[in-house]
Amino acid sequence: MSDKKIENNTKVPKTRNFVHELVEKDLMEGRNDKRVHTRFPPEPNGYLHIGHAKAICIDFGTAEKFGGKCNLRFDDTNPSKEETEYVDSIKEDIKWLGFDWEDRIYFSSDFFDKLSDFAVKLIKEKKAYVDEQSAELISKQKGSPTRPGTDSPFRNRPVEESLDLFARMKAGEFENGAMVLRAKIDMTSPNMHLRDPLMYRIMHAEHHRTGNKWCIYPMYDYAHGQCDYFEGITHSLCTLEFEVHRPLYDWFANELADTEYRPRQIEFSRLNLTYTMMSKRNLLALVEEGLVSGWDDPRMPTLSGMRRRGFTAQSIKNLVEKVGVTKTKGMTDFALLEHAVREDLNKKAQRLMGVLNPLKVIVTNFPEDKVEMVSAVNNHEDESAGRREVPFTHELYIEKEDFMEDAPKKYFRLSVGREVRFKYAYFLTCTNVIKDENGEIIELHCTYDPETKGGNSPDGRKVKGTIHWVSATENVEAEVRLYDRLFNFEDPANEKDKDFREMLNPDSLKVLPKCYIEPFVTQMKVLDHFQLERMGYFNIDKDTTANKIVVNRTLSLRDNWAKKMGK
RNA sequence: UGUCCCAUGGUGUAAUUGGCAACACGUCUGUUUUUGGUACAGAAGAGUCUAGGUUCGAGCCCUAGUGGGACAACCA
Repeated sequence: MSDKKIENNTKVPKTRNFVHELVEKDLMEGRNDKRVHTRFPPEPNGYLHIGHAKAICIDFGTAEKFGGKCNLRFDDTNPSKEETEYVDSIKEDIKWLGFDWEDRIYFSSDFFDKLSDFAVKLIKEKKAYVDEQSAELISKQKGSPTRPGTDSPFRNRPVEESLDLFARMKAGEFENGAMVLRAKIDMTSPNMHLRDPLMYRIMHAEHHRTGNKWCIYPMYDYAHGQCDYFEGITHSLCTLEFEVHRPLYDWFANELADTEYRPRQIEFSRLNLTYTMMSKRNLLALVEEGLVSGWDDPRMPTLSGMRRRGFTAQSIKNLVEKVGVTKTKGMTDFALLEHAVREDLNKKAQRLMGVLNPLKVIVTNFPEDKVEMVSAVNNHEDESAGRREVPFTHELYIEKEDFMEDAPKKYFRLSVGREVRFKYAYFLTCTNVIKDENGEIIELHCTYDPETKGGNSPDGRKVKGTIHWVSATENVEAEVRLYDRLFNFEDPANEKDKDFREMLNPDSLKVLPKCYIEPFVTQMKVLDHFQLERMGYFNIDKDTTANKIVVNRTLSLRDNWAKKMGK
């Protein structure tokens, strides 16, 4: 009753995309008993990256939208590249993103027997044959996209022969590459994938799940669609490069099906991010060559890297939502991701004060042995986060860049003779600059106004600037790691004549070994997010030990001042 | 000498065929501010790749062209 009213009066912008429209149409037409069942099918040969996150959101999200289910399926048909380590990391990353496959976890290898049986059926129907030619010859006979292929001499061999050879392939009688099983379709098709595609190859290799049980393994085109079928998938969502595979997908499905049910492949465009390289091959090389510290290096576009860096699962999901689902190839600005992260963290992050590039300040009129606690707000965006106490002492640290000797009048920070607010504490005025023999500033002398405790003056006096600070005696030392883009090129994958190693940004990691953070930071656990006021969002790195805190800067705050100065 | 896919501000997307195009990011102004953050207010920026066609009317439909992309792994 009132529900309808709400529906009519509130404009809830439905997030609809072309995939949803196609699914809706299928539902209206009553296809597949009006079921919606999707799957996320990673190959366990690497860590998931932000591009996979898009697919995960679309696969699980589409199912959720239509009250359906989404399976997790490991597409493990090539034992030479796949490992259990990857299976584990993939599961962890999907969970972290907040999706749940419940008990529906599958492996293509679960279906090896069924796949093999179905292959035998196709042989018997004269729709598949064993080809004993070399890979080179087969490839040559396939022709080119503009020239038709020619038939293999084995194409029309007797069924019995193929049956026998396939059985012996399976039994391990032949060496790798000795022969393959091919589907008999059309060597002159304008679609290369229909020119008698390979279904099985011989590969004597240990599989991470089936061990040495098999020495023939199904190819992607043969395995994928059939696994979709076995799992009851209705909508097989994948990226654009599989578009040309769809006729083959449908061909196999029609051969296998004995009911009206048909899975359907729908393709969408991948996610590309500026200054980011998404190819698994190159990511693997970065890891193996030690160009980064591992798959979870905070500069990596992997989900584990981004998680370690401090990006939140919510922000990644929000990014995917903002980017949308289309078939147009695009390049998403990294700034959109940054915005999503800041938007999320701004609401959630505990505020702390910390100094990255310390400059000592002596408060000459503050007692040397006194520790005065001042009250600070934990999160201005969240009243319920409460307040905490921060120690103020005779010696403090401020940020080097918060002091300037000959400051322009638009500079709102500390300078000789100027008064600024030390956030949550007092107004301080700089009286003296102490330099070493090289003229380097090593220390500032300031006086504080005891009347301004908390950061306001009873006489209504205003100050233009507010800066953060940390006690030089009551603090926690930390190593802070600052990150910048890993690549210097906006679209590294598109620089065909450059090796990706040449495109690496030499300044992508900057380590500040000695930073000072207020004592409250000790309450933070690994991966906990916080904001160092004015300096950005940070989290605790897993390299943290009992006697050394290591902190990552996830992202700086937006900085209009720096922008202005940069001009 | 092929088949298929795509084409809307800088970027990513939106627009039951019918009010010379909306939103987000980014950019720029201003207001507020104990973060030069946030929030708020506002501005600039496209006439929808091109040419035809259908229509009273086209970003949406049709045709051709142009540009970009995918396809010739015993990878997925």
